[in-house]
Amino acid sequence: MTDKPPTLRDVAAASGVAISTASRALSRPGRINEETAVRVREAAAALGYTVGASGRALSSGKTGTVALVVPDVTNPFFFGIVRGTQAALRAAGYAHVLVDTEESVQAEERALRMLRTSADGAVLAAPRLGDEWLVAWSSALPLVTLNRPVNGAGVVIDTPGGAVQALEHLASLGHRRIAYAGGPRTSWSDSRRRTALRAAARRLRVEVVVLGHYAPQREAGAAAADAAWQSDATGVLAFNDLLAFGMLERFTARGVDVPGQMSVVGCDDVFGADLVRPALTTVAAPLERAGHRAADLLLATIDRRVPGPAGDYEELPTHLVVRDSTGPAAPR
Amino acid sequence: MTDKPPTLRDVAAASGVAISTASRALSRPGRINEETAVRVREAAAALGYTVGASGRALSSGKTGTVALVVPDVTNPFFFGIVRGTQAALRAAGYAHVLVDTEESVQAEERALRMLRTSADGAVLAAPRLGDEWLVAWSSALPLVTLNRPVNGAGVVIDTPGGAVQALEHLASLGHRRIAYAGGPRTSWSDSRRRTALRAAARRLRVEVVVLGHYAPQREAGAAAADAAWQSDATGVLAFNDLLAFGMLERFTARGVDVPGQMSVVGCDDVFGADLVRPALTTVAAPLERAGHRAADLLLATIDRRVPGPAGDYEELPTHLVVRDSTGPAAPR
DNA sequence: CGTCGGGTGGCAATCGTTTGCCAGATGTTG
DNA sequence: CAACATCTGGCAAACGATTGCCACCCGACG
Repeated sequence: MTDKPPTLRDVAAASGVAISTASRALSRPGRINEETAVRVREAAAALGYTVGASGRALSSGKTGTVALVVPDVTNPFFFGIVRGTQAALRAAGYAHVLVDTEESVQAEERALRMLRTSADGAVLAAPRLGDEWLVAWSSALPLVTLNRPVNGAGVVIDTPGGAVQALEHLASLGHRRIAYAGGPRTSWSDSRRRTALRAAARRLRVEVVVLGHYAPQREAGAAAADAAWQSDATGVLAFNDLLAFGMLERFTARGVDVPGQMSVVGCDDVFGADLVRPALTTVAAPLERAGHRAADLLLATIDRRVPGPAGDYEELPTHLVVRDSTGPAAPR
Repeated sequence: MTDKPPTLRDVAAASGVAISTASRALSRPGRINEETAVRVREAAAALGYTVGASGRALSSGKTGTVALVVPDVTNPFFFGIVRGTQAALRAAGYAHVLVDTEESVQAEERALRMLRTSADGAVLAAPRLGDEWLVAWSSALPLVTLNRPVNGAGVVIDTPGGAVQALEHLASLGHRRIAYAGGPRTSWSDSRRRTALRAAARRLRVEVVVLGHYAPQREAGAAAADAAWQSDATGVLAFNDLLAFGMLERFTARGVDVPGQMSVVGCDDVFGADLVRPALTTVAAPLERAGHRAADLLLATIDRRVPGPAGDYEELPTHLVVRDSTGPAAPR
């Protein structure tokens, strides 16, 4: 075990066949006489042989590797995604490389460039690259985007639907003026939610005040909370659980009672949403499933060997998890 | 961009030199006339050339890839680790493959076997494999373990030290009988903490009751909390923040006031420790730094090209973060 | 003027695997 | 028995990059 890993040549020699035969015995069931195949497989097992990825990649073009590209590994939103892709890829026997672009467009492009030669495809979670680039890249490398359809393809989590559910929830609790603390300007999902909320507001005869663009982070919560309070709303939908966490902290610091004086709804149901006090009512997003589906979709297009940016569109439903941060509207 | 990625041959042809020259121009600075090198580099840039990982790996033996092997990606403990290794590897230009063994020894071994041919080394976070196997494997593949030294090498987080700090903290608050809700039997770190706590207890003239082996998960918290309450202790150290979260929930459910009737200290300071209410006093572990150091150590041994299981031992200090879950001892 | 030596750049082997093609063996059928 | 199909297994050519070795061109030095 100390020396070099055994190669196909070693296996072939040990079982008295040619390299080509050994190769086929291991990866082309039926092509070789079963008796011979067994001999080869036994030799391989005895030697502890594993097919070398680079050799295989070089000659077959398939690397057996898929990358997950995320803008920020520390964001708990991506934990679930990682787990999902991880599970799907492992089941399919693919290796999983993780790339953190740290929100940098350049890093994203650099990653794509190197993945082109070292991976069979990539799942792009919340890519920062422009649509045109994404389209262009997808003809060089099978790509599946998450939460940002490109060319009408990709996996999308229906947060707008969830946001509407949240709005209905608040409306039914008597809230008439509800704030939406929106996300980054670049977020496709955010703009979808805005339109969905506007429409739902009309239908529910409720007023929705849309508040500026906040970073989807805890630190941005203070500003968002202040703005929400200032807006005379009795309830607020946060773009994000992280943002909601920050808002909760701020409300506590300012002595605003949640849900007594202000109801707060988050989005995603990340780790921690039921830890915070009051436990956060939030739109639960099927993160793990999203990652899993994205990887499966990618694997399918890889197998299909389609050249273009084909792929499917898949929208995953969300649902509202009611906890303790929402309650009857307070008179203001 | 639609067609095959450009190869070194294309670059060489475009700049009118031989393949070997192109190769050297790109990766062997000084070996080639600067003028020629510039020409080659320009051609490479124009073509959007990136060196193919498989070709390089095959001929040079270096894959430019390092794996992080964790037993459970969803455990927030590993988020920080992932971030650390990710950062270190990216800085060094290495690709980062993530392997989740889901607590399975077989999966861990399978991973190692395939990594042997497809990675330059691996960081093993909390490996489940036995020491002998680890030693054996480390002669086949550069390995750095995290929180479990093998052959006296590895990166270790000084949680015993932190646990003692926590004990001192509680002692100074007047606690005289303190419980330790221990972790899995297989945890090396757990047994170290037990001895450290026993010694410190003598010194501090405090009684430590060690409670069974709990799974490091939230779900195990209820049992741990009940046992702690039953033990007549006024404060409890949890193996884990996750376990502490579960205990907090249980105490709340049973109407035990924290920290009024019971002080709780966690360990690791994972995401969420300051979210939970009361905010958790906990032993902060430098997770990200640990991951970073482990990766750096690994990279160093890879470069050193040492054959054996060499490597350094590095212990990272921890510190107690005092929040709201600890307070003066209650009379019982 | 002859020789040496440093600076450049090319040839070709090599890494491990896959796979198209072919040859021999064996079996089948008219 | 001939003609043919089917199985099996080997040969050798890729795949893309690196690198040891050699050849050539120069200027420099004795």
